[in-house]
Amino acid sequence: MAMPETAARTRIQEKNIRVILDAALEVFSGAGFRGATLDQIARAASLSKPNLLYYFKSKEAIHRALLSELLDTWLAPLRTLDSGGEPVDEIVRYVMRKLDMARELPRESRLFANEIVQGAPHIFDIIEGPLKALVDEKASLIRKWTDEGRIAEVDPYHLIFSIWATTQHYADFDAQVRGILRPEHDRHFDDAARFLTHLYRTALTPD
Amino acid sequence: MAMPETAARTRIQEKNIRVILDAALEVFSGAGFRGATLDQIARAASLSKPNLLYYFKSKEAIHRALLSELLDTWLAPLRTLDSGGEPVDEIVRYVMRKLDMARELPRESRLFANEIVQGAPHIFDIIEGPLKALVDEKASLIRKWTDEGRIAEVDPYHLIFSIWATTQHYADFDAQVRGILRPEHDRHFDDAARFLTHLYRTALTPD
DNA sequence: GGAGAGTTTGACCAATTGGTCAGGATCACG
DNA sequence: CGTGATCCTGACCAATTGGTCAAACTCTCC
Repeated sequence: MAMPETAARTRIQEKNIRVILDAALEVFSGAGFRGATLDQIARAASLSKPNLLYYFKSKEAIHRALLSELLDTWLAPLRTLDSGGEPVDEIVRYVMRKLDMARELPRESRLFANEIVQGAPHIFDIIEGPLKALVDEKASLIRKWTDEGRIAEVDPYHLIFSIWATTQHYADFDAQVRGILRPEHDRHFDDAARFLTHLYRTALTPD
Repeated sequence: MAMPETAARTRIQEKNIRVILDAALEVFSGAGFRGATLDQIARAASLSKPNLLYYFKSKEAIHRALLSELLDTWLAPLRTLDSGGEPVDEIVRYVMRKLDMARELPRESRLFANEIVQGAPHIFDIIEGPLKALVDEKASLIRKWTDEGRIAEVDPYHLIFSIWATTQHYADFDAQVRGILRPEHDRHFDDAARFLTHLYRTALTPD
């Protein structure tokens, strides 16, 4: 009845699990957990609903698998923030990487946005745990840079929040951005890159 | 059967409509349109479900009434951006007003955030219409300031987007902010104000 | 204090939703 | 090529959901 939990995966399992998670990303990111239905996911995956439930035992299980599959990808840019190199350049490079992700993985961004806006019911433990640990670590690094006078004196936590906010905005609030910047809707990522580079470079360069 | 559409409102209508919209704000902002149920709203309003539908003829009607009631409040700060006064101060003041709103009206912020993240299905016409018009107007004002050399050369649209993003972040992604800044969770708005003041003041002050 | 407007409710309904199940189809492999 | 494991489906189910309706209750105002 249910999929066997043996170690190795069949070719068919490999393919269908991938198809299901991609369909789930499409649907969950556009409607949130509660707004998404198994029928929608099944249709997007071109599978029958009972067949979905053969691979994942519940809607929650699909959601959980999706989030945990994407978490590493999503946090990778922050992990690469490194103590080597010029601090201002390092931070601006991080901003650019995050902006690239908003352009290339908007569904992933909206998946997390939906989850957090609604109180992060399924991932609050991740936020309080591994995410907080990672942010604490990088905040210390930034604090060291401010203490050494290599970047302007700013609160490292709020710096990180502002970078998340400004970059993910282009994925999460895409509908609003497009509604306002109607005509040339593809160059606007370049304009955003220029603006954010100026914003952070001038604000972080020590006097 | 349905509430009479006479011009004047009864004392009872006045009160119950207010109670319903407040309950709806609570529920919609926490769960999004699709995630919210009439039962939840009815419970939050301490009314029976059929009684809700006596005052509003559908779930959509409640949502619509709520959005249109809140729209003016929500856009008020941008409207006050004025050509009088020192440009940098004027923009920083706008940032502070938006940050105050994120602190004092987080439910309203999340209501719009939920709506936009999911593609703005109910308000896309407002975004393309009145909102775009207002933003275009204020973008012209900012452009004038950059042309006159009174603030640094930045793209006015992306400046506005970044202000929305950084300030609303504290309401919309509150769950994440709280998860990461665990201990002193009330002073963090002051820290945010200090950070954002520095960010925009240094980035906008002309060389 | 009574009549008509305005308000509230319990019972009900059809559609949707997440999930189950028995059995049939298909695949891998000796 | 057959047999056991894997894969897939139609039929079904209970719970939830948005919404209706007739009847009862309550308020207002003459």
